[in-house]
Amino acid sequence: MIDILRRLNPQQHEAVTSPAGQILVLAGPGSGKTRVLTQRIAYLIHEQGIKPSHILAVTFTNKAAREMRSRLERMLGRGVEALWLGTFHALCARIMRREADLLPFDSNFVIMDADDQVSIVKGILKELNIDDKLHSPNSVHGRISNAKNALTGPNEFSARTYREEVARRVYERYEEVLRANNAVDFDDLLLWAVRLLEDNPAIREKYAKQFEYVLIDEFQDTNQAQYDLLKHLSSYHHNLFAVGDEDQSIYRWRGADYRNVLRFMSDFPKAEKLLLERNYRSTQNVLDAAQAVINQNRARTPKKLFSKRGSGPRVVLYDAVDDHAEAAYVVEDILERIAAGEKGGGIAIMYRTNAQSRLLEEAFLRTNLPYRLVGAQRFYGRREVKDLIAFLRLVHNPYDAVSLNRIINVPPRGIGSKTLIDLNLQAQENAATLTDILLSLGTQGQESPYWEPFTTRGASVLADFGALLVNWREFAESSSLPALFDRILSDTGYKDYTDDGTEIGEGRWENVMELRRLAYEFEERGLTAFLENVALVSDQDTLPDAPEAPTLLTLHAAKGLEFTTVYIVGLDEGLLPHSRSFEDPEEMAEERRLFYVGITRAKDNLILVRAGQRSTFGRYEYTIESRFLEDIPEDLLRRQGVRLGVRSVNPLSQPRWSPSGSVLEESGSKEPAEPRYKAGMRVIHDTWGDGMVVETRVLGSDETVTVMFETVGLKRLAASIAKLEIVK
DNA sequence: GTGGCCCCTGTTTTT
DNA sequence: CAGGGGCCAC
Repeated sequence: MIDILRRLNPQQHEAVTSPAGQILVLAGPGSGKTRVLTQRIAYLIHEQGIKPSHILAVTFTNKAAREMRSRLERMLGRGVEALWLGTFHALCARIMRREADLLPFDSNFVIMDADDQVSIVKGILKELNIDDKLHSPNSVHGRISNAKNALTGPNEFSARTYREEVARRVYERYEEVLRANNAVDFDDLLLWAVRLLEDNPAIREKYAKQFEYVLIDEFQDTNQAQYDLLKHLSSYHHNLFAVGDEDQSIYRWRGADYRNVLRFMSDFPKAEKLLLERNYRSTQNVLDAAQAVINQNRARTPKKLFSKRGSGPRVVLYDAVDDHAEAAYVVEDILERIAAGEKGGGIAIMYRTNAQSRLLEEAFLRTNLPYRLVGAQRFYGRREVKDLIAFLRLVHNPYDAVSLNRIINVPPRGIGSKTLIDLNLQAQENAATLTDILLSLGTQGQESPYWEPFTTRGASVLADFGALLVNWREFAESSSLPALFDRILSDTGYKDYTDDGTEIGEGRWENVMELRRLAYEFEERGLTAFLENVALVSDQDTLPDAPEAPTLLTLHAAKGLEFTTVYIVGLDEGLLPHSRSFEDPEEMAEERRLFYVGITRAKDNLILVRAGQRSTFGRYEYTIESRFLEDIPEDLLRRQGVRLGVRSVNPLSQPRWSPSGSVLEESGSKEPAEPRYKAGMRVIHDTWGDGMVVETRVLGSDETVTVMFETVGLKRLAASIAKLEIVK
């Protein structure tokens, strides 16, 4: 085994070897915080003789947990299976399955994914006769989720407005539905774990006694429930080691509160605070740019990032004509880098929204350059994948009505809306669940008390499906997961259903086969583990360890990673910062942190890219340069690309794709226009309604008008295209 | 009961 | 532009 403390700088060394107690390590990007965490665990086990089973370490992603475990095993030269290491959600699920006796569900509960959660809310809105236009399922669910993360139950839910009252009523019912389905949602994993520990002192003590040392990574992104969990789990030995960086807190919308970092110090007055400022990752230019961006935020612990890697190349700022040119530029630039010997695997392209990946993917496909897209959603969100998972979930937990509803008529087996209404009616009249009726029909057929009320046809199709379910459940008792998977495929004729011979159909079937491969991986661990894994995978978890090809990922997914070359695209107002953050300074500060996280992923090269116009909803609109770019000192930058003034032609008729922006020659020759608008003027736009002119500029033969609209915020328009009516 | 067509709406981020 | 829901014809 290698020397654990080798190659640590004095600050890192101090953190790794800190004595027992509460330690807060504030670590800038690239300062080796994951390393500190890993080595501290190794130190505790090897030097302090702590049993691995007495250590609890919480990471942000499953992937981070996996990597940490294998690194530890390499360092210590032995397995550390007993070490409690994983994400909050995975650890909570583990504790809850063990202690299910004390909870209002069985130990084989299912975990509802985001889609399931919203569709449950949607169903409840319908049931309660609430207009889902006024109260969108998404926003109602968001309120419920926020409440849960703040440990607020439906009874304590404040309902001062009608909107909140609606949310409260849905919340109440939502909980009933989950219980009836023997299900929990993501937030429940945390919520019920906290309740379990709070309501059962003996259980709390059991775990708190076990965990002599508790360690947590990415502490700035913990929410109330997670914070409480940490306090409970460390309430006996009081050894809590937290590592984090306020500047990298990017999950506020999920209830995370970077002020937990401050709370830590006030809750544990004897806590020791350590700072890691030496950056081992980036060049000084990258760090200076990052620093310039983040310094605009208040309420943070000032840190001075420094690097000994030299200043490095300047940050490139590329101004593309439009979003197609943006993607084309990025891919061409990457081709050049690769031709010059750079490794594709060290390159990443980051963006604010997933939708932005599409044009980039298309550009990659055109050049035949391979790429990697990070995103679990891409696979697990597929209809065919969700279908198969629903079958498996139903076998695992037949009371999972969400899954049942999903696949009761998939592939079509004659159970249409009429039969479903009858089925629901029967369930209601007999105070039974749909599953009870199906299983009864499936085992007893015509002898079943439920046979009579249905039409003959209805009863028989339901009985057939019930019989399938019964058989699968029996089969699952004695057979392996892959066998069950194949049995379901053949019993349902799923291949014929998905694979219609078209390319798309084949793609769908390939996805099914990919899931099947995954099922094989879980042959030993079984169905429960498989489903839990499927429910808890994150986007980051899908990132290959050593990708050969450039990686496309969201800024959120980039947290904790590093690349030689980083492109951040879409540096336009409305995208980064996202328009949803315009009204709330807290949200704006978070957008800034998100940008900061992106910048600090870069080791050597940072390329910032924006597009002068961009299609949203299929329509082209002019964009305004991101406000964050103004914060980066000019002497760190190298500006490239085409500054698009304004063209007097319809942007829709422009060529879509052009190599490095040779398009723009056409302005200039026409005579300048007279300005018609001026700042302060009130105007009306066909689509966006009332607005006020903020700025106007004459460029070439046209005039660019920047207008603040009441409905959609800032827009930049070409006067010749947008019909702006002036209000006196 | 199913499948196809048309209209509408809506884009953050994800454990 | 695209995915979902509603409506209509078989």
